[in-house]
Amino acid sequence: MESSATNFRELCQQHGIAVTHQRQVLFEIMQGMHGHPSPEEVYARVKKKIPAISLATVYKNIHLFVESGIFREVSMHHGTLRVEMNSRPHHHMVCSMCKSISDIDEADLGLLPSHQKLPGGFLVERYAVDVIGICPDCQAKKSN
Amino acid sequence: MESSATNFRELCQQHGIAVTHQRQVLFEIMQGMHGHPSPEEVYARVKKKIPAISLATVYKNIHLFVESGIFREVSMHHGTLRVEMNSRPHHHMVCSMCKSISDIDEADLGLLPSHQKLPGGFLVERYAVDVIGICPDCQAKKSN
DNA sequence: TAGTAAACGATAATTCTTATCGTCTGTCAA
DNA sequence: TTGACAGACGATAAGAATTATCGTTTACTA
Ligand SMILES: [Mn+2]
Ligand SMILES: [Mn+2]
Ligand SMILES: [Zn+2]
Ligand SMILES: [Zn+2]
Repeated sequence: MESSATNFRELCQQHGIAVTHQRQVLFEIMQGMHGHPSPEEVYARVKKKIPAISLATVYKNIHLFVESGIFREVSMHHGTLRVEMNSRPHHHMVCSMCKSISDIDEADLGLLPSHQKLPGGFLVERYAVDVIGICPDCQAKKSN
Repeated sequence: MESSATNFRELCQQHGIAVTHQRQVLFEIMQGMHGHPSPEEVYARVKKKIPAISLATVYKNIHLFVESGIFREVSMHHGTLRVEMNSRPHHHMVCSMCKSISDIDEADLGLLPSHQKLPGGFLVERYAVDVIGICPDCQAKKSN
């Protein structure tokens, strides 16, 4: 099949990035993975195909793919430890541009059905909702 | 006022931890903070009261407070970068014991009202729901 | 008030991620 | 096709966040 190769080439053209061997192998291997792999896990797999590849290249390309919208990262806020100081039931609005996090009261969001058990047998304690979007500040900046 | 001091003493007794000066000042300062402070931000404030305090002590006590349920961390998965490999609309079940993350289809979760704009003017792009609870494996381990 | 477990401060170590830099390669126009 | 050049690569140093180590001090209990 060369359909995926052709697709990747087109994908790169759409996003204005060069089609390199490393980038293509990385993309194909990532497409074949499941779950929520870390850069190290991706690196381990790619090294089997390209033993000389650098971990830095893996990081750089994962970021590139995420910025291009080809892949998505699991959490918008995987950075540093943050402590929650709002003891009221609330959720979070996360700006996809500036990454700012602000609170929104549970009541202001139209509530979730609070199942006790989900399919699979997972026992629910609570819901934590990230509303991802554009904060007012970034909306203003964008419309310039 | 010594009411808060008394309360903190009781709180410590409930959780079986010693009442130290550092721990008490840390607690009181954290209670007075808003938003989602980082350990460094907490450290900066506590140092004004206890200049000799160590950053390690701040970290150790924040973790202690979180384990005891006195405070909560903003994100269950703030650790390392993870890439999402499931392109279907879905959310996540996060186990509060083993921290494992598994997917749950949007349809299997009773959907959210998809407002376009929230109070405050935040423009919604999508929702990311963490269902926090106990995974089947940990339920089995717990009931021993 | 003494004995002991826990907590503290200083700081080394670890982990994850990004920056730097010299070399190499893909793109594009001639 | 063939250069010129921007961009990508690999190696590795640097940086940021967090945790571990360890000798000293402190809080709890009897
Ligand atoms: Mn919050
Ligand atoms: Mn997922
Ligand atoms: Zn913003
Ligand atoms: Zn679990």
